Amino acid sequence: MLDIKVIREKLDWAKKKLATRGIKPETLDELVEIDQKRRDAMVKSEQLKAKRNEVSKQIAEAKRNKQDASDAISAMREVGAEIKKLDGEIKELADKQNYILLRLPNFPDDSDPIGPDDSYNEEVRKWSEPTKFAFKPKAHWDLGTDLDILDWDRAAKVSAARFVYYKGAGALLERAVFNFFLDENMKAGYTEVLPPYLVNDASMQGTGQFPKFHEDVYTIVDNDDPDKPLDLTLIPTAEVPLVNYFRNEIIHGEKLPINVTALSPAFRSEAGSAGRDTRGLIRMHEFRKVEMVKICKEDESWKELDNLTHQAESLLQKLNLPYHVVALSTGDASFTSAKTYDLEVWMPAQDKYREISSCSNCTDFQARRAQIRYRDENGKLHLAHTLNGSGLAVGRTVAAILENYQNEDGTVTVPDALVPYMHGMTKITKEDSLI
RNA sequence: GGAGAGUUGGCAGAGUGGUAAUGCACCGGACUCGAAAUCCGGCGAACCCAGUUAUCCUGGGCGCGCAGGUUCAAAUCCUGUACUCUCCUCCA
Repeated sequence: MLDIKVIREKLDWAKKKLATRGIKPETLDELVEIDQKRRDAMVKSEQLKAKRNEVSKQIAEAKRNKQDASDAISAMREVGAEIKKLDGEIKELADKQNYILLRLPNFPDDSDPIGPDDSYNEEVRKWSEPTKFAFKPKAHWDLGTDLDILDWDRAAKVSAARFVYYKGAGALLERAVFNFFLDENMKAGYTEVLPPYLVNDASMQGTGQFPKFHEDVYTIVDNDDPDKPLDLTLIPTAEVPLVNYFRNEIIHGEKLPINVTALSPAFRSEAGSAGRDTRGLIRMHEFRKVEMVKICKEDESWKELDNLTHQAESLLQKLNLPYHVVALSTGDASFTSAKTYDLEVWMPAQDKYREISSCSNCTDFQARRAQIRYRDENGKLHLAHTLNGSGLAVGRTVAAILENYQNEDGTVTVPDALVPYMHGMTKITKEDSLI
């Protein structure tokens, strides 16, 4: 959530900033107008309340002295009614203000490329070169099916489209990848956490998924009354439970920065992406992801964004997967982010780079929604800054390994870094199906 | 699933309708060569608004898990709700 004071005091600047994210300037005009009305009403209400408090003291005094106070009481009855009316107006205005405020995205950083969509993203660096093959590389979904390590048909039967079974060496590979990621993140100073996978609405609002992105997630309903949603939603990312861990808390400044990492499934309805990436591991309703979250002081988040991005990059480097880093344009970056670097891994069969991690500095945007604060060495309170990044998306990593490490005979070489995690297996070959 | 108890500053803890005690902690001062102890004073519930203004200050409002209600007035009474603890029941 943005700071209404900033919008109020730097209205033209705010309009310009948010215009690059598709927000109409009139929306902000409406917002400050509501804010002005609300504050005007507050001044009136507070003056009356001051009067009421004063007279109430006199009434109490009179009662103690067993004197009659019926005149004062009846006068206050009117004041009370007026206060009630004003407070009703204030609440209405505050609700309106919040409705708008909760739907405004974070201010983009000055360094963000300006543009409405991903075609304005800018490559900031590239690591290694796209893998070359002397033969036509197979898509990972064909490799997976041919090796009998991925089963889409059974998953569609048992669940639905966009679900998958990993089997045998495939299941082992997935497990190797996330264990490798967790170990590497731990070595880099991140504390491992196993969070809950169902969270309440306040948490979803705290990290910015709600109210805007309701249709992208799966919410649990009461079985006895399916029209009634329970206050529980399947997490679309571990970012939600990791950041909300600190919701409504004041953190000791010495504890910052806090670095946490978690493996979790991520559940996404993928509403609106019908027809896109219908095959393969790229776009699933359920996938595993290792997430990294940082909570830091307000003047340290830009340095921490670099640390976070480099940690995610180091994972790809250790797996020897070619990738590049892209700075997202103002129109493509996520709702909560001031700046986002996407890591895109090379996918040979598609002949292009695909997102495998998204590292964002959310500045104080989530902290203001979730009221995450810290106390500095002088005892003063500040909103913390929050950052999140994938480290990394597990299914997409498996897809990238299958495609980049495939051999002409249809087998897949195991990346050196994963061999210990694969119990010494160096190559995935088709075997007689065990199930 | 059933019954009961609870939720008040950083911590402990009083307050059953008249506007949040007290203790510990913290800050300042005195005493002391210095420290501890002691004494004196202060701060502190979190934020919002106004005036003034970048951080200060002054005034006001709000504030006792959360949301409503009753009342001139609510930590206190009423309703709903979340969470914690105890017991019963069930269960991996």
